[in-house]
Amino acid sequence: MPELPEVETTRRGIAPYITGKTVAQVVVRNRHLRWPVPQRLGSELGGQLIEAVGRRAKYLLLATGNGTLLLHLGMSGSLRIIEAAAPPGKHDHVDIVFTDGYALRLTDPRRFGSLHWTRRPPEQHRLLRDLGPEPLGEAFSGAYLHQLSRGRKVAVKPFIMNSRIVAGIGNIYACEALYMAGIYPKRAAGRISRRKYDLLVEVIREVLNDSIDQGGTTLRDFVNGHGEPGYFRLHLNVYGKGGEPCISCREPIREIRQGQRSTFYCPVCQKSA
DNA sequence: AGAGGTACCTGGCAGC
DNA sequence: TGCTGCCAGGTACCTC
Repeated sequence: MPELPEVETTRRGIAPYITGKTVAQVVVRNRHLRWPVPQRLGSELGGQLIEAVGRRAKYLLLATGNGTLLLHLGMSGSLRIIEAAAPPGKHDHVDIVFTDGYALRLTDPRRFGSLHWTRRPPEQHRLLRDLGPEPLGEAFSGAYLHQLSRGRKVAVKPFIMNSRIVAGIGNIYACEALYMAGIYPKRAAGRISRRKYDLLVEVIREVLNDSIDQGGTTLRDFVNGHGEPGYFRLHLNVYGKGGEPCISCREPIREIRQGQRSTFYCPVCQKSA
């Protein structure tokens, strides 16, 4: 479920409730997430004060004086602040319980999420080490994409979804950004102009920021809320709209497969290079 | 090196 | 109603 805006919304939602709090204990009900939850997590995190809640790509980083917890929500994960005594549901796999009686609860039906502990600077962790720049950061630009793509035959959509190129562009936002930039998703990354990459970077930032802004309206759902926290009705132009008329030209939106993922695009509006 | 496929897991839905 | 098959917003890791 979570793409980058949802992860950022989650970060903003939980940060005020856990920053400066002390961990009393870690309750692991199911260790079998994407990777086994480390055995030492409880002893490493217990007694520690949460100094900051950061984010790198779609990883949330809970920094303490002893080390950093890397937390990924996978496809179906969500976090919520609950009273520690609240009875757990079937997919509530981990609680980080604080001394104030509240807990950060990880719910993840598909268990593609993960928890890692590192004592070193988190950017040195093998999961973060080789990631490309943040899409909302200054290092990400049209010039950067243009330079990295020269000579590459891979289609532009999987290119911008490659986390070594740029971190955290998921399937929905890749489809939407390519539509907004008027780029055919199957065009070779190496055959797209500098001008088009400038535009693509601009619309990627726009669509991510709009989505994060909308997420802000649902932040209250992170505390003892009902339903899914922090997710929101994003205005989508093409994603999930196969067969529906393009809002610009009325041509039916097409759905194809690229690398086992659905791609939606308008065959009329997305032609340029 | 780059490109593409596979694996992890559950739930929801369409179709029969 | 119940079964089967397919799909899902991620991404590390494998092979070619």
